[in-house]
Amino acid sequence: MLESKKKQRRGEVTRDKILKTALKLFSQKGYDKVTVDEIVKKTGTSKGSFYQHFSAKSDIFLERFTEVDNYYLEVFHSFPKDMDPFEKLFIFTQKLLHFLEVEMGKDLMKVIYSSALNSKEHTYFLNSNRSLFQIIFTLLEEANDQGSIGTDQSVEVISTMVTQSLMGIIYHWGIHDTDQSLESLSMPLIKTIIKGLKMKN
Amino acid sequence: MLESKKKQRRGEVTRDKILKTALKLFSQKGYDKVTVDEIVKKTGTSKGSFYQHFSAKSDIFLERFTEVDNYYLEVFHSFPKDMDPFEKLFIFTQKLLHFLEVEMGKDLMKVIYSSALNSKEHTYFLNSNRSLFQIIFTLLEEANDQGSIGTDQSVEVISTMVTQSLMGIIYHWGIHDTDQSLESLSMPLIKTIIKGLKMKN
DNA sequence: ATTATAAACAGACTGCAGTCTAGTTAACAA
DNA sequence: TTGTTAACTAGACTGCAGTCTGTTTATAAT
Repeated sequence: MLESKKKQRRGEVTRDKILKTALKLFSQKGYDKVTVDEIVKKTGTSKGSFYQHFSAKSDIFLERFTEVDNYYLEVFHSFPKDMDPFEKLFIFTQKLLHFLEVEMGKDLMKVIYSSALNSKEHTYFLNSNRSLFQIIFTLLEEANDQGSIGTDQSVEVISTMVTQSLMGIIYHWGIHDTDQSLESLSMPLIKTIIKGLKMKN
Repeated sequence: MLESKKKQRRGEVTRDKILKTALKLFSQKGYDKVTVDEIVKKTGTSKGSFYQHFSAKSDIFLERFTEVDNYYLEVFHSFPKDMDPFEKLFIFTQKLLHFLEVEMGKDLMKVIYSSALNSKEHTYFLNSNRSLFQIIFTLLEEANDQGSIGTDQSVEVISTMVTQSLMGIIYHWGIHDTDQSLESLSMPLIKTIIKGLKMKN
């Protein structure tokens, strides 16, 4: 591919090889059946290199998770101006959950959710949540401006509610063995909340 | 203490010493600052004993978590017959969350939530969820029988929604550093869901 | 050219949860 | 009593993530 950039840090190549190899192995055998030693051996590198480029084994999943942000924004911007904000919110959550299930997969999501509980830095997941939070916030603010929200809670508080729900839906799906899609598992709750929010008094 | 029971398996004593010591250490230094080796050393026992009585380090927390079930039932049975089912549900969730925060603590809850994601056996948490689910189910069934539920979803599905929400609230609280109580963090969502459930159409 | 410096890399090493093997003790059975 | 069995205990060992201590290589500075 178009190289000859300028310096072409050789490290990027290594990093990339590790990433690709690891992801392939994870998808073949499952995250915790793969060891870092196996990854570096298959890649022809070393632990030193691995930890030069990633700060933990789970970082590789965190890396993939990066795509989520772009997807969020893409969906967010795809809505027609005049669409009902609650409909936007509903569709947004459905697409989001579909994306997480199909593109990320349960194994990855479990690792993300688990590492957020265990590490104290887990920069990425929390950041990502922050940007998710902001999109939700924006949508709800819009709904609020149109007077569609029948409660006196702040938009901030309502956004938190929606975030909590999404996390609960994903977590619940993560710990249960089920064939139902994440989307279909989420619908009742999301719909109920939206109903509850619309309701006056 | 009144011994001289009959056989008094000596193992029970060891198990108990380990449990007490471990819990004390956990509360002093935090779960992951304490090693199993430290526990057994302080207890004057051995790894062999530890794993004879517990199948993992996190089992010690799982053990404490057992109390939750009793508390669930206690609260559940404490309600006057004629109380509104939704009010029961609301109070139930609030007491439950209060209990988890105050009696169990965030450290413990994080371990529980994390180990449910990682192990494949985690018998207890899922069991406990099942009994939580059943209480919720019973309350919602009661509401449904009284015609207070304005949706055509099955009680099963609605119970799942409530469970998802509770998990989301707890998980969200687990990964965020906040001074707000779990109860107060939960209120908006729980109230909104109840509102959404009551609403006709 | 020569040296300085910092990224990239190698792999030995550490820390810790959990396993395994072998030994000990307590109960009961013959 | 002696043998049998099974719970209990000990602690050495394994597996694996993550660290540490170099060594190599590229680039920039003199």
